[in-house]
Amino acid sequence: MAINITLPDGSALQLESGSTGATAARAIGRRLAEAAVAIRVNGELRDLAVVLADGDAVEVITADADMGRAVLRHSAAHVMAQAVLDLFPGAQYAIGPAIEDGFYYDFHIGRAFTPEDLEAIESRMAEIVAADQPFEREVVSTQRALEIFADQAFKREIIEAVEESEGAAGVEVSLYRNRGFVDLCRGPHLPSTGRLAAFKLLRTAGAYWRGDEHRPQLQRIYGTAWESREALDAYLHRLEEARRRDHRRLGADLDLFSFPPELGSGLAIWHPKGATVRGLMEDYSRRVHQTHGYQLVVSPHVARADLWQQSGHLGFYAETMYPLMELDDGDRYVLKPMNCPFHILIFASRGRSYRELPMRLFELGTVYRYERSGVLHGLLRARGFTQDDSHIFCMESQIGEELQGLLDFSLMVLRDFGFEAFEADLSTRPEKFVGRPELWDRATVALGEALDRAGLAYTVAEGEGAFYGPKIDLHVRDAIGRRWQVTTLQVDFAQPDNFSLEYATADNTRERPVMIHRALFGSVERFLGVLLEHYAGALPGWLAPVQATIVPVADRHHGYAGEVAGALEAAGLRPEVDLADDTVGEKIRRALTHKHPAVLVVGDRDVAAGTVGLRLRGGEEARGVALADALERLGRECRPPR
RNA sequence: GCCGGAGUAGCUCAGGGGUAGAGCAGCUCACUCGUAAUGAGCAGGUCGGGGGUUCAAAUCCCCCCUCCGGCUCCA
Repeated sequence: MAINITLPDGSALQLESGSTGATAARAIGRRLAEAAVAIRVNGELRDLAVVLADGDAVEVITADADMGRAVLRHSAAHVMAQAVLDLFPGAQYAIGPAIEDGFYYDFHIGRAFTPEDLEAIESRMAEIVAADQPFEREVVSTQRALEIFADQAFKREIIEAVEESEGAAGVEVSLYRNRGFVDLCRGPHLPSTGRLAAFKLLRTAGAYWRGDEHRPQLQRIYGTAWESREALDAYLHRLEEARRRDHRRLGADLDLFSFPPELGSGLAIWHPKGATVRGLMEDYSRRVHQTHGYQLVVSPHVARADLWQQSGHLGFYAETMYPLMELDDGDRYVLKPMNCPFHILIFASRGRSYRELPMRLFELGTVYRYERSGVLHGLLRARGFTQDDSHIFCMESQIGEELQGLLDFSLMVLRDFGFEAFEADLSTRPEKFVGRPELWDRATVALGEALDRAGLAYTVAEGEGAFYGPKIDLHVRDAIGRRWQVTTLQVDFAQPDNFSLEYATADNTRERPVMIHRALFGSVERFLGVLLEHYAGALPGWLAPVQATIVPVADRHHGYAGEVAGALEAAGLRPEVDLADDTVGEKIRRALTHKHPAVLVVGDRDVAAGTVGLRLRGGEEARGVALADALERLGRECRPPR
């Protein structure tokens, strides 16, 4: 008896009846069989040991494919759990999935793991890998599974959840066994532990069971696994590269900002160079908003508690707000965590006509949020930060067009700062919500259409929206492929109600406007942090705090260096003259390590000829460049995007 | 907030019961130099803060603060 299977290229392959995925891989090629870790049968990822049926569409998955790596990492998680159970008898094990770039497993051993524990676990894992134990799949009833995991409370909870979701007891679950170790698991897995070529345990962390902070905290071990030693090394190198780009380190090295403990957690002070950069970002932001239909507004940092009561913040957001300030006369004030109530008050300050809509108010508004101490992370998560915040008041009928325009505007801004790859999340109506469902649906559809028309890939986060409206989050990919959330476009059906906002229609009736919140950078601080990591500190010319260092070869060239600096300044550039008592090489090195875009060396020949030695970022170097040419060239390098 | 790790000179780090060390940065002097580190000298720290143990604490113990890695939360 023979069966026929189809391969991804459409070709057919005849195999003996009873053939497995592994057989199929071998039939296609020896090297493929060696690299194979799993197989996709009719779209479903399965073990290589799966028995194929006549007519199956089959795709062999290798270890260097994303799906293959996930299998590899999942198996690595099993091996790690096996090692932990070997070394810590009585350990409880919870869940251990593959994640981006690695895997983790959560355990309860009655204490935390130490670095020595990790080494021991890693050694034990190496032994298990060397033993090349086969992974064997087994399907059992949930009753049987509950017996097998009688002393594993977390596993029992998972099994019970399976029964519940299936609506009946007695359904089946799959297990994977390899020599003495058994885990509840959907699979698939590697054929055997010996296929784990390269792995490393990275760190431990506390993690709540089921991600719920009211439930027990488990000990999580993170690890990474790759298809080869080379791939693992490349990954570890990538981690090192990420560390090198850490904006907190760059902020100190480049003298941009600092977080002195005296100030308080999560609060930055901006040194002259850092203030220059953020000033440039803010100038750009104000400029493009003014030329794209926005009106600039300004609001104070504190406001009466009553305002925050009316906006609902004291009800829903109080935890994240700095505590109330009580004044002598009993009046209570709050430091602002958001700008929206102020913009609403501006809208409400007089009667509004449909002719004024959409009304787009923009502010670089500094807000303060009392974030939980454990979440703070440099500029990326601070307690005081400045939002490039806008609130748009429009008619229901304008939502679609407005969102489209907003998205285009957002992408223009992000591209201006050098980002090229974008991804979006569309968060839809949650179970608890305010507003009319059909309005929600229309807005959600409008958000989706805007994304489609902009050609943006997006994932729908079903039910993840805030109770007051759907939203789009935009993410950028940085130079080393990391994903950062920046822009948020949030539709709001609640605030106009809270403040009874209205406008006069063409028929002279009153209608309630819809509000859209949006921040493009997210926050100026956060966005600058992302930029620093993206550019590894080497900001584009127009954002560099110092655009050119002028290096006099000897003391007698100081005068001419000053003249050159004057010429640059007159051309609107930001030069710095290095008058230090150091060699030329040392001054060059200093300028380069400070990531300045250009170095201008001036010596005897330049003084005589009115030239400079021009060295640009990226290694381009020329001697005897006429000052006018150098100015022209620098002007080009440092021109703002608009 | 929770779990773990760490705080020694401006930065990176060594020292681990017997009155504090290096490199870089800083300052001074010499050198006046053509594209990634010139040399010498000087100065710099109640070892994060408080309490305790001890004849003696940077070192051991307790509490607090800050930072780092996660969890949860989020711009």
